[in-house]
This record gives sequence, structure tokens and C-alpha cells, in this order.
Amino acid sequence: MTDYNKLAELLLPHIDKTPDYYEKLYPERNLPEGARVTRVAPSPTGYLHLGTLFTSMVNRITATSTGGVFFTRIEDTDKKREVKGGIEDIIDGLNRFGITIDEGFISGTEESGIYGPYQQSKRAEIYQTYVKDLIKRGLAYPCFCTAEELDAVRCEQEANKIRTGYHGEYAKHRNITLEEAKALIDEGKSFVIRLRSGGNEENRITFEDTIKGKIEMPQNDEDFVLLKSDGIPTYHFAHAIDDHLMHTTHVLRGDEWISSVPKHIELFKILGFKVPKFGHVSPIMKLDNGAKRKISKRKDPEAAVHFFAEQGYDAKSVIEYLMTIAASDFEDWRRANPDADLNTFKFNLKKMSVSGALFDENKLNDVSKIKVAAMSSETVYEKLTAWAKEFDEEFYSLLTADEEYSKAMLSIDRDNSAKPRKDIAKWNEAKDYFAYFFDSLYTPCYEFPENIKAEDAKAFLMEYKKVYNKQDDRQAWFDRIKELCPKLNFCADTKEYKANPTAYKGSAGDLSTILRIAVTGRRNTPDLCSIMQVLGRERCFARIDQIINSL
RNA sequence: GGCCCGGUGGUCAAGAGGCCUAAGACACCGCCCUUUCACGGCGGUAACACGGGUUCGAAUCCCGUCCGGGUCACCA
Repeated sequence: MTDYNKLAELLLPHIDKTPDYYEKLYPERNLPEGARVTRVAPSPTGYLHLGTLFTSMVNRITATSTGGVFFTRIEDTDKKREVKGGIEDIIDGLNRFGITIDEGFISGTEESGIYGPYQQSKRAEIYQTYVKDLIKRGLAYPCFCTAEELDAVRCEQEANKIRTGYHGEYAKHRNITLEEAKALIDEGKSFVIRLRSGGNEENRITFEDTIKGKIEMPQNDEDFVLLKSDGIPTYHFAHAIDDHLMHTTHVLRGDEWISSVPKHIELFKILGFKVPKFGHVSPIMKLDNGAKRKISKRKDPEAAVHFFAEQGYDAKSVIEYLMTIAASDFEDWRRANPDADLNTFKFNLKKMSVSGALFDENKLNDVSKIKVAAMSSETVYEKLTAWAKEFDEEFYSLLTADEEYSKAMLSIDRDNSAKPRKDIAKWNEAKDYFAYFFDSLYTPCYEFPENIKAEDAKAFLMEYKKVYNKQDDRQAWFDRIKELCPKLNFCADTKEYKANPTAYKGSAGDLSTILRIAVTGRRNTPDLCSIMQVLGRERCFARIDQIINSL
């Protein structure tokens, strides 16, 4: 009979603490009844992914709405896949999208909270302490199999149509003796520590997923790896230890983890930990050649949250859109409470969709347009210039060259409008949208609608120059156009024109279209009167003259 | 392939055996309003994957088929 205590000493001689030490070090949280402790535990393997943002948001609002705590933890146990600056990118990204972090990594470099370190690579000793205890209790053992040996076993299993994995009779080192282990170590062989699973595949386990409901699965019987040969734990083990020590009540994570839950439950149980609630969030999907699939970091630009910043989506818009996916009743709530803080929304995990939603750019744009339309010109100016400064230098210098001018431009149909225009969803659309306000961006248009003859346009433009008065308000401005109608044989009254179109060359509306095209080069713009006031007489006339001369 | 989860309009979805002749939002189309475009208002096209049960009655419960997704590592 193997002496497990000796085996533990042989394997992890440098560990001198016991789990008890850490249990005392990290006390229960002092939180009100019902408060939920949630977390997001990203690996710094690249940019902040849309899915991570989504899951973070769900965790955040779950904690907030129950008076709980939301913390971050960096899962950097895979050194091979780690990306430099990864932590910073993810945490800063979360912050930029307004996901406030109570504890853990609150920025790329700062940690806060008493349950740290919040980075798994710095917690090796903690994991090893628990592993050592497991070995002493006969619940874990060293395995010396090489990758090649493991592969060979898998091939054999596949060939014989047996469930793959390190379990039962395929768990080669399950009954290794102290002497054998010692001999192998003396040979310089490296080893991992595996769980000695007490599970049986025939048994079924059931758990209540807070999002998906009741889920039934075979019990785990795999002797999966707890500690890798470098002494760093696998996800499964680190998850159990950390979420216990950090007192997470609700593990809300991507649903790719569902199949691992039996492993996790077994771990929590043998470790003597209370099993947290699990909630598995469905992925955000994308349509690819008619097929639905999980949005992928490699193939889809919108997978990296950075993409939204570049496009100039306001962070809040993206979050609001994500909320519409997370909670089907969110839009109704938002309509009823347009100015309410998002965190006051009553979020319910049970109402979350169980199947993955397709990413819908149309919907994002709509949500975003509503947001932008509600902003004051001051706010728009701030946000737009901040965006341009980073992503469009030319536009930035144009915008900031004359701040008053830019703000006047932005306030058209906005600040004093009962119905602000809903036409900008993201800042990268603004340059084109406002192009005619800047001479360097303005493109004249010499084409008029079919029903308008060039000579009529010319005649009107010449007459109009004589009567234009910058002081005119909207009504007076349009009255001038109407007054010119009889002289040019256009109709000033819309109803009359519609009743009798052939009697006239066109309507007052047609005249305003001529003017609009002459001044802006566009057929569609916000209120022309305001535009002309902002542009100023000189610029307007220069453009009108240019058109007249071309006709 | 094994094991999980899922399938209501183009998309997101409401729906807990009778209130379903199936909400709402986005997109699309039409009309009205209108100095253009938008906004707004009104209206429209469009769905319970299929087949069996259970039941007086099924989108809803059960089974099967099909389809979709996830997962089967010393990655998370």
C-alpha cells in the first residue's frame, strides 16, 4: 500500500502550508443576504472579445442588481498562448465600455481587493498546497505519460470505438506506487498530477443551470490533469480553488464550459467546497454563407471589441445593444425609462435566451442612432472629436479648427428640435455626412433632378441671390422662396401644385431642392435654412455662383 | 462518432395546455405629414422544423426524425 503522505512529500517537497492556512486567509465576504458575487476570468490571449464583453456585462449587472461584487481574475495559466499587453487590453476595454470592476484587476496594472493575487500565475503555491492535500488523501496522483503515449492510447480507443480519455483501465498511472514514482523521478521524468476520480460514467448527475435550467449529464470518471508538469494548474482546478477562495456565488461563463461541469462539480465536492451556481451564457453568432456559427476572433473583425471603437460606435450603444440580446424585456424597459441608469434595470438570468443570438448590425445601428440622437451638440462634439483624434486626423483638424463653427453645424436639427434626426449611428459616418460644411471636403453637384431644367435652376439661383437674407428664420427663409415662385412660374402652394402639376414648372419644394444642391451638393440634408446660416453668406454665394456659371 | 444544449417571420424575440385568428422591436414595402432626406403617424409582407403520440383542446407535454450549436488537451 502506497504511503500517500510520502508520495505527497516526494512530489511537492517545497509546499509547507496546508489548505487550512488559505481558508483562514480569505474569509467569507460580509455581504447582505442574496448578494451575488460574480466574476469574469479572461485569459490574456489577445484582444477583448465581444463574447467576453457580453459575459462581463451579464456578470456585472447580476452583481449590481443584488448588491453584490463583480471582480476580474486573470487566467494566465497557459504561457504559450499569452499575448503581451493582453491584460491591459482586456481590462481597459471593459472599462471603456463602462463595465465597472469592483475588485481584482481594475486596470491593466492595478489590483484591488483582499482575495488576491487575482492572477493565476501568481497563485501557484496556493494550488499546489491543495493538490498536495489531495495527494495525501489519495485523491490525486502523478502521471508520467508523455504526449505520444497519450496520443497512442487515444488512437487505440478511437479504433475500438471506446470513449476517449484517461479513465478506468486507461488510467495508466492510477495505481502507481511510491517506489515507482520515485524511480521515474530519479530518471528525470516529468509528471503531471491527475485527479483520482471517484466517478462512474453510468451515474447521472443533475445540476440547475441558472440560465439553461436543469441539465443532466454522465458523472465524470476521467482522471483529468490538475497540475501541469510546470506546476501550474489547468483551468478546471484553478477555477475550483479560486472561485472557492474568492467566494464566487455565481459562475456565469460561456456555454462552451457546460460539458466540463461534471469535472467541476466533482472537484468542488472532493475539496469540500460549496458548489457555486453555474450559469452558461450562449455565444453571439454570426451568419457565414447561410450557416450560423459562433463569432470568431480570427475570421470576424467585429469579434474584437476594438472594431466598434474604430467604427466610432459609442460604448454605451454597444452595451445597450448587447442588453437587448441578454434581456428580451430590456427594450420595453428602456422605452419606458429612456434616461434611467442601466444598472437599475431588473435583470433576470432565467430570462436569458438559451440559444445563441445572431449578431445584428441593423439593430445595433438602430440602438446607436437613438443614443446619438439624444445627445446634445456639446456631447456630440466631444465624442466625435475624441474619436476623430484617434482614427481620423484630417477630420479632427477640420473639426477643431473652428470649434464654434463645428458645434453650430452639429446643433442643426438637434439641440432645439423636438424630433432630433436619427441618422448617425457611428462616428465614422460623420465625415461624409457633414462633408459639405468643409470646403476641402465639399463636392459640388451639377446634376439636378429630371423634372428641373438647367435654365430654370439658373434663373432661380440668380433671383434668389438678390433676396437672400441671413437674418431670416426658417419661416421667413422659405417665404422668400415662395415669393419667387410666380415670377418663375413655379407653384408656391403644395396642395395646389399636386392638384394641378402640369400648370407649373415645379413646386416651391423643387426650388428648395435646387438651392440645396447648389449649396451642399446633396439632395438630402438636414434643415437647409440652418445649414445656410452656419455656412454663412459668402460661402453659400460662392457655391451658388459656381453652379450658375456651370449652367 | 459519444455526450450535452437548442429549433416561433430575414434578425432579436413574447409565449408556462384554452386568452393564439401567434405580441413587440429591427430590417423591408406602402401611404400620410413635409422645403429634401430623416423623424413621426398609419398600414402591410412574413413564423410555431417535420412525423407520431398524450389531451375535449398542443407553439406549449412526451417520443422519434431532421437540422443547428457546443464539447470531447499538460487551451482556456
